Amino acid sequence: MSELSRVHLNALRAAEAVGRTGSLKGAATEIGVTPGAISQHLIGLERQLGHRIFERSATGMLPTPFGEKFLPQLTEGFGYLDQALLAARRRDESVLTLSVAPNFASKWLVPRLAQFSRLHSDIRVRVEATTMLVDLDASDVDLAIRVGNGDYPDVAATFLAPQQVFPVCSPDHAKTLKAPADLMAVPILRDVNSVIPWQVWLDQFDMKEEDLPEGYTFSDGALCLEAAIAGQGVMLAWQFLAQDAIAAGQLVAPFPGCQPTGLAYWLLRSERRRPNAAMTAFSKWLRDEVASSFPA
Amino acid sequence: MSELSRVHLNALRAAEAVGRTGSLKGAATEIGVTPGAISQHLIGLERQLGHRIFERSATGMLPTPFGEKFLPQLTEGFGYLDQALLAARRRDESVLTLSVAPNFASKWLVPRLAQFSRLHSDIRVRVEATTMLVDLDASDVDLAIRVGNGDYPDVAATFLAPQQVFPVCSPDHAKTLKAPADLMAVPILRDVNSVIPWQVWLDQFDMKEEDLPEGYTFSDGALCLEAAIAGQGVMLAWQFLAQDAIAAGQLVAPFPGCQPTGLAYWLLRSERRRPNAAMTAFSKWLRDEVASSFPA
DNA sequence: TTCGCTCATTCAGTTTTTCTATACAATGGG
DNA sequence: CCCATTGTATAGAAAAACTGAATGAGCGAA
Repeated sequence: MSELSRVHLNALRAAEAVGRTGSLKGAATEIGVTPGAISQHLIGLERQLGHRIFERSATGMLPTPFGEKFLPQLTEGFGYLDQALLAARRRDESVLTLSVAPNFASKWLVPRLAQFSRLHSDIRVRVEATTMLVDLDASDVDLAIRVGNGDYPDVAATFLAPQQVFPVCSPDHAKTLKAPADLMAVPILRDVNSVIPWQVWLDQFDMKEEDLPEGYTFSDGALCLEAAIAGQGVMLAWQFLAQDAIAAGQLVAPFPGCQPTGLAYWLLRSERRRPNAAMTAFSKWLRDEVASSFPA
Repeated sequence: MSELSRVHLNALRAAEAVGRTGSLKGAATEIGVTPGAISQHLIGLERQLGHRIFERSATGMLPTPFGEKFLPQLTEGFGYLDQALLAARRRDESVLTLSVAPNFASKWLVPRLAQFSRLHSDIRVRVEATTMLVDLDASDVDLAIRVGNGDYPDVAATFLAPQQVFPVCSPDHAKTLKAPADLMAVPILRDVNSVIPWQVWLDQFDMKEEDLPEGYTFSDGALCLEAAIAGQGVMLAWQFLAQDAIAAGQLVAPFPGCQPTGLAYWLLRSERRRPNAAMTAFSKWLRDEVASSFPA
């Protein structure tokens, strides 16, 4: 591709458009600049090539014999590029790509997706479970669900629900837990990677995290949850993680009330892309689902 | 070609080069910029397309599934453009294109070209006889021969000979011309388009152009020459125009001595193009030919 | 593991390119 | 003959591209 370095690509494009439309004005309109700009490109290109490409006349630009051979090749080449871009732009509207945290996906979203698919059988959903928030502009993710403080620059964020935490354990364990102070007597399940320390919940009872007993430590909230279900201790859970296990009777929340963490769940989409039908449908379904899960 | 307006062509080229070389550094080297520049192009392009094209790793850039489909099309498209430029650049080295004034061509150059062709039978010469000096960078003219003061910006100019003027007439007429004052008694042939007035030659004899007799007026020096040969008067000729007619005995210069016009003949070529073998051969032949025509 | 290496990315500042706006020149049709 | 249209020239403004240095992330060897 060495030859390409010797000319300006935009000048090639200008020449191609002039050749096809037959005039500077036509090319200028197509490319979206003034005829003067096209003229300059053309003159520069002819100088760099050492060939006249067009014969000038008052009625328009007529290709020289050299131009006759040169221009069709440009048209061919730019045609390929245009096709490539066309294909790239044509997203598959029937596929909705979601980016969510792995635990949110497995413990809350995926069990409910079947219902969404019943309502919208034409939309194929693809879930990308990743820890990091992807770049909604650069990736092909349509929507993301994330926990945060709502400060997402250049992203359209819709509030879903406040994040709240509360202890959960197996029904057996719950029998021994009448008051928060009883936590001192049971194994505590800890998630080392959690951003929410027990202290957030303990504060309301003037308790200290250091005073809590030992217990198992896991690298992941889902593992904590499994341990809690298995009756191995008490974990600090949040609503989306524990909701289904509680509904199924596998877990109970021994103490009433939830503690807000100050963070919230947000539905995110690119500010620069217009939502398509699938995105709109999912947004609506999700908000309804959240609302019925956690009535205000 | 509407899609092409939505992205930067240079970014496409950067992506193509990265896809082919597998790394920013490789692409940067090929295009001749820093890796940082390529990186920025790539990020911008991915944002504009809404697709990741490459998976980043410490070892290099690996195309995503989307990139796998996208990049080959770019390579194809740019390949066409590169081919077009390659063909454009490959001038036909066996053809030497000269741009000269029509009279210089017909009266001096063309009669001598046969000799050049005998010496260089592999070089096909094409003579473009035009009045205007063409743009040596933009046209496919290899060499030009022009009269001027040597001030040719951005052009490599080689001095050939000073331009000199002198009266010529048929041998019959010459018999009546013993001294410059005798001009007052013969018809004067004038070239209305000539840039060299009679006055230039008359000055040395303190004569005035207005005092010269009437005679025929022509729109071209070659027509004057024909009239002079036909014995219709005296014309103010210059060496390249009259040389062959004088050598053939058709014309004579009744007065000894030539008058410099202040201008000269120059061999011109583009400063930006390296001369090829044909150009070099012609330059040498031309200078020899001029030297033997007008020994210093 | 820790160091050193190679990558890619980011950022601010600068250079280069590109574009616009305007005036001008040439041409051909009404 | 005039007028509309088209290409060209130029200067200044806007946008893009590029650099160079700092940063961070992954990999392999000591």
